[in-house]
Amino acid sequence: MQPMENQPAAVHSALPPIERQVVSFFVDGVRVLGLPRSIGEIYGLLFISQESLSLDDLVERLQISKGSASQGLRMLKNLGAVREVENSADRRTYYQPAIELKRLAGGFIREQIRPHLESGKSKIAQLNAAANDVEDPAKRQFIDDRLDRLDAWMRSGTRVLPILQKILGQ
Amino acid sequence: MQPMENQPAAVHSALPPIERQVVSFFVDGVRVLGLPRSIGEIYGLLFISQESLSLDDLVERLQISKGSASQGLRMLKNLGAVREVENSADRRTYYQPAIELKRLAGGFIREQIRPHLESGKSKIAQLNAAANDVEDPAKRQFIDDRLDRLDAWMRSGTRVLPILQKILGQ
DNA sequence: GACTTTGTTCATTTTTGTTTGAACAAACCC
DNA sequence: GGGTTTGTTCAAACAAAAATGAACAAAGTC
Repeated sequence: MQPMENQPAAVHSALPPIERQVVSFFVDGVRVLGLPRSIGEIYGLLFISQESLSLDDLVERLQISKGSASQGLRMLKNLGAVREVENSADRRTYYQPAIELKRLAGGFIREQIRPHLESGKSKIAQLNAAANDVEDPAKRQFIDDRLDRLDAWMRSGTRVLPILQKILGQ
Repeated sequence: MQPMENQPAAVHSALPPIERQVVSFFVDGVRVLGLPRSIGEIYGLLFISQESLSLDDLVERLQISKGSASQGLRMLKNLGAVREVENSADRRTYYQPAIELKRLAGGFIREQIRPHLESGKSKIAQLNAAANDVEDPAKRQFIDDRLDRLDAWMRSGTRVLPILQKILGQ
């Protein structure tokens, strides 16, 4: 048997059960949205923590690297899902979660959905240009029909976003 | 110089430009939805093809494996995004794309979104049970608040789906 | 009933995306 | 100015997801 080592202050401090379950809830949630696991872990822990947490708190409690925490927090800030809190007693930055669904959905739509809709529209424009080179009139007709349909899809998508935000903002 | 080989019928037949661009459009599209690239390739080629295509057609034109084509078609069938067409002259199965946005959105919501909302609700139920073990009344209060909020999010999500489908079905 | 065609399954390989951690920068402190 | 604390960046390691293709099953053909 090995001699007992003196323990360096809770190296493995596991997250308490509630916290663990909420984190896992958000990890699953963000996967559906196509975001990395660490985003769910960080947001989840902030969501269920009464006090704001610093980057170091997140690293320690979630057992993730500083790199992940830093990148994750940046993305969450860009999404408007967390906000920074200055703490006069301490030069660390502390973070709080945005908890209004409206805000979260708005950020996601702005950062993740709108850019794709935009680039989709410009690709359709390119396609319409390329369709001019099609010789066979029947094929040309068919392609134009399909491109029109794509365009209608995009317009539906654009139309639906503000309505979505409105409904989620209640 | 090598003797000329007799060419085995278009081994590398690249997709024509329009087809290529449409496929790439859908590859990007499905990535946003968190679906595999092959799904976008297959659906994209069907979408822009005037005739129905068989599994072998897809393998040959997209240069993907039979395995990918088979699995991709299965998922697309589950999503209601393609339908099978029997061809009397031939014992292969041929496929056509569903092109109404309503149908596509409906399938995606049913297969990909609803199941997650359901499992989310059941996880919240578990969390509410676990919250009973929290001793500290202030903490208990806080956790209950947050769980209530999660529940409200889920209800908003459930509420928004039929409205989404309605708007996209126009 | 042997042979061919069509399509599926699933263990392995490949690709893609995420996390890590060491190096660095910035700001503060004494 | 040297030392410390806080946070960022990015190349490399790693993990997760997707694609491949060989083996197989089912059904048809002669």
